Amino acid sequence: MNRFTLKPEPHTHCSECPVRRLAWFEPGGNEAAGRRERLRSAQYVAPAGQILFQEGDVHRRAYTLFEGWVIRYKLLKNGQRQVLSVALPGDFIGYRSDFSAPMDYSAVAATPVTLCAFNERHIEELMRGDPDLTRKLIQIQCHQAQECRLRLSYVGQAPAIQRFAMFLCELISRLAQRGIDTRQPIEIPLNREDIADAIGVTSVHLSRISADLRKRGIVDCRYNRLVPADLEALHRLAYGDE
Amino acid sequence: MNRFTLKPEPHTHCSECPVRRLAWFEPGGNEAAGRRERLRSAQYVAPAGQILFQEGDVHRRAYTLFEGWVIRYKLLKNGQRQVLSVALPGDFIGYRSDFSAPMDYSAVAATPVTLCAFNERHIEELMRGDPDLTRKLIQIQCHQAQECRLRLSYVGQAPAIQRFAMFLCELISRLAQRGIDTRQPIEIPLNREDIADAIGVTSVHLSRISADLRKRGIVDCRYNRLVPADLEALHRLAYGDE
DNA sequence: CGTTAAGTTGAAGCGTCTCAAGATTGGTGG
DNA sequence: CCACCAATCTTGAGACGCTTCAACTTAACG
Repeated sequence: MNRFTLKPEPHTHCSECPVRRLAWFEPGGNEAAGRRERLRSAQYVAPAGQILFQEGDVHRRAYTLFEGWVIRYKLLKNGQRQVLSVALPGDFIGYRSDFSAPMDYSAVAATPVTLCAFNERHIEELMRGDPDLTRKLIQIQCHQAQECRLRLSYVGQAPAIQRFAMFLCELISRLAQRGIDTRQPIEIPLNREDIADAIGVTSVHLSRISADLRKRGIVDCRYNRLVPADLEALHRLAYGDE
Repeated sequence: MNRFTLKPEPHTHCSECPVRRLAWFEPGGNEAAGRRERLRSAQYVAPAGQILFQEGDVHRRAYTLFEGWVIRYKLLKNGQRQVLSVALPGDFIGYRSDFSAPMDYSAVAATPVTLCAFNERHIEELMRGDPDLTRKLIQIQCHQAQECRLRLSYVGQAPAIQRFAMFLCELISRLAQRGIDTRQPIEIPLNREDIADAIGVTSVHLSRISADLRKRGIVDCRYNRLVPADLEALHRLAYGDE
């Protein structure tokens, strides 16, 4: 049963959207956003664990994640999962230049989520009349590609502990962008396996690494909670040239 | 000394370009290409080994690779290199939505190369007047992002031998697109270390894997030459669900 | 044909995985 | 409010894949 359903009224308004500054509709002011809202196809809600779309689907919509966390991933033939990225509010998910082609990855809600949907036709119409939106879309795509290159480089080349540190640094900086105080403990709706699949290790090994970081007084990341102790040390571990 | 120099006359014409069907200028016919050529900033040539741009550079140009092979890579602080992709003729390199931001990766010529350059201003002008080019650029970016996701997934999750098989399959299919007979031996201007850095293993270990594939009668990839023996078996090893 | 760079092979060590047992957490009902 | 349960996480021990270092081989080139 699909519990990925239309959001009950009232829908939120783009002109008052708290994450718009991070999202596709960022260009222009509240007035432009209000005008564009007409071409936002619908808002959807889904519970935690709901698969939003799957690799291989022909899924003719893209989404701005309005609220909650979404995991984007690929499954290999051997059953292994690579988490490609963790999407946070404001992120644009599922866009492709050719919506008649199947999705090349899957997405699952890590928390209950609210999504603003844009279907193929509406995206075309939005871009046709609005060079700012076209430019912003290209910018979003470039940024996502850059993040993917960064992840590829550390998953390919760094030892597991450094990968974990890089993963956490990236997450922390993206949470900070969204106004969260990253010096305080933070609820993280990702389990060991989610993070392990993102950095390309087993959850068992991640446990050991995590214990190591905790004993070194850097971060305590356990049971869906991230307690930062020494963010400078974490950053040094991730990007440092020692 | 920088030996990355303007190509001596005569320049090639976009209207007669053999790789245009794979490139940014694909949309429209020869006539459109001829018109657009005015905004191709210049053609450049560089010898094998020449660095085209480096991570951190503010490099206000993008290139269509006209001839030769280019390696795109990132260096980690610890000195390790992740090869992000191998660019072949027709591929678009170095584009960013914001040319005032530094490059997030580097590029080096693997062979002598010829590049068609587009500077920031010309790209803007090309896109302003030409929705087809804008659409094609988005398509290229989406495709590159998709390839990056695929690589991330196999570098993160597959054992070394499968990664190597996937790398070879991808390369072979892209060469086939360019009209090369991939049932015959092929010259590959990549050394052990280039391939090893692409799939995230050491060149020593890649040697062992490569020897294994050779002994199993699948491919013989040594000394810059790829001799395919059983492409079906290679494909099964890469993507098979056994 | 000799020189040099690149690739191959062997042996030993380390990092990560696997399997399995035990601990911690959050949720549920008594 | 506490006891219990299931899911998740942690920890230990042994195995395996990959790395490192070093010696040897092959290919490319003058």
